[in-house]
Amino acid sequence: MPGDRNNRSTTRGAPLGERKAAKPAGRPRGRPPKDLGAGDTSRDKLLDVAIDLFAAYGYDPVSTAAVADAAGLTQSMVHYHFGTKEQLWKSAIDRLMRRRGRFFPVSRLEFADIGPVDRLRILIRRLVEANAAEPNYARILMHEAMAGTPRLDWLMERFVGPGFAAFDEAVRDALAAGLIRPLPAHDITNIVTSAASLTLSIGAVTQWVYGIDVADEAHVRSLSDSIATILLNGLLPPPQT
Amino acid sequence: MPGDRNNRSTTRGAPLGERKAAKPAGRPRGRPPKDLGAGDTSRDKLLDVAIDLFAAYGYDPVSTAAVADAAGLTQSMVHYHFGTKEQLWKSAIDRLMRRRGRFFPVSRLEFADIGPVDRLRILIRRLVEANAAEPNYARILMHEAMAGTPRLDWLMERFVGPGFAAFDEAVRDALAAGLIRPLPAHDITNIVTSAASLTLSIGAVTQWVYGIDVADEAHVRSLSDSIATILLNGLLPPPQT
DNA sequence: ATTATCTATAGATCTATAGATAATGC
DNA sequence: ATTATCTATAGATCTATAGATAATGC
Repeated sequence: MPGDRNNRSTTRGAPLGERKAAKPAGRPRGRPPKDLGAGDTSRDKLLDVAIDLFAAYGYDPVSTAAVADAAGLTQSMVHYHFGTKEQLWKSAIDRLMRRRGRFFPVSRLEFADIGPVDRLRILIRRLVEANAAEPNYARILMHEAMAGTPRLDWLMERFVGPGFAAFDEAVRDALAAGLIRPLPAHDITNIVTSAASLTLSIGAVTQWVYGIDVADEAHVRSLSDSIATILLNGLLPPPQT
Repeated sequence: MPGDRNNRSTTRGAPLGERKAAKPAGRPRGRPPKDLGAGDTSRDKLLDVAIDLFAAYGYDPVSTAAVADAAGLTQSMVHYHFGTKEQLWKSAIDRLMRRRGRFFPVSRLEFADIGPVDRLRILIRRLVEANAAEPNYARILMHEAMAGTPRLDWLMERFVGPGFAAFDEAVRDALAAGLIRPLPAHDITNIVTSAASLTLSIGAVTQWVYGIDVADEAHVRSLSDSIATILLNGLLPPPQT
């Protein structure tokens, strides 16, 4: 989907146009016949395409017509199902985070037995994997954080705050036990999460520079290994070598 | 400026409205009297506000009226000076990069004498400082990369590609000399530049979580130190300690 | 005469709502 | 009767252009 934006060259730039195919899909007027084996409902379809579009472009430039179009429905269906565009966005995030929850469980119980450095190691691996499997979360956070929208607060309270807390706790425990270098905890958490997030969010750059698909499984493994190694042991080889 | 978007609650969401103050500034009709000691021309003023707005919101949701308004001019002045919105964007990036060039000179000559690890150390410091002084470059890159716009190519060719090349060269030299751990060069460059960029681009998150202003000079120094330490030496303390 | 500004407007969006319609479930 | 869809439309944007106007520079 990205990169198909400069049709209709003159008049209007057209932020995510309908690129209408003559008829908007031609679904008949009333309630559609029950399509057995259809799996996703129209509502879910709208949410799924909305997640991709909001992640790519942010909130404002994604029109409800573009979302409906991508889902094969008409624009008014967005308001039938969600009332407002704002509510569509929130519902899309909820769905995204439910999906992501499977990759990044923050349950503290399973960490009961292991030391803070191993906990940190596990958290780093998980964050890389979650960002690889579902890069849209970090993208949406970046959009809202850069624009400083009212939606950022909502995101921070529900999802981002608790995520940072999990890292911070492991970092502070490790610092208190003298197991890692005495640097400011917030710097450590920021550096760790940045290293594990940005590359996977802007894959187009890595594609351009190296011709590498960051979503490729082998690359994710390699990146995950490299991040864990560099953050914990550093680029420089051990002195005794 | 960020965060002032939910006025006019009902009708239209209003992506960056004019929030008109009754009269749009009331400048008289013809050519304005020469304001001696005015410093910036109207053209420069338009570019400066455009840089901030494009960095915060991306290309599409920034209207030419919002840019003109923030510069105290009328919407048509954008087209008088730049012809199209696309050209306004390109001119804004050119101005931004000229400004940033002062912080991140990529001249290879000054690197003639020093080894690849010290070169890498210097590049890391410079990138952190450049992103602190001028975070809008990374923000704009992130917007265009996430959306995969045709403008990304333009950015990559002129600015981002050469920037990566400077890091890659130092990394490859260090790898060839056996001075750093044998990890994939592209992973190293991606990790290093991510760690040095993301935190400074989404300061609103650090503000929310820690109450810290990332642009604060003391914090930039601390972050820069921490990044250099972690990336080169790792979080774990040296084994002999 | 040239330059930098404003006003006005065309044509294409954007969000949200009102109203019609056909399949479903009782 | 309820549900999920479509069509149509109001009112507010958006980009770009045409045309008026006043200060500047020759």
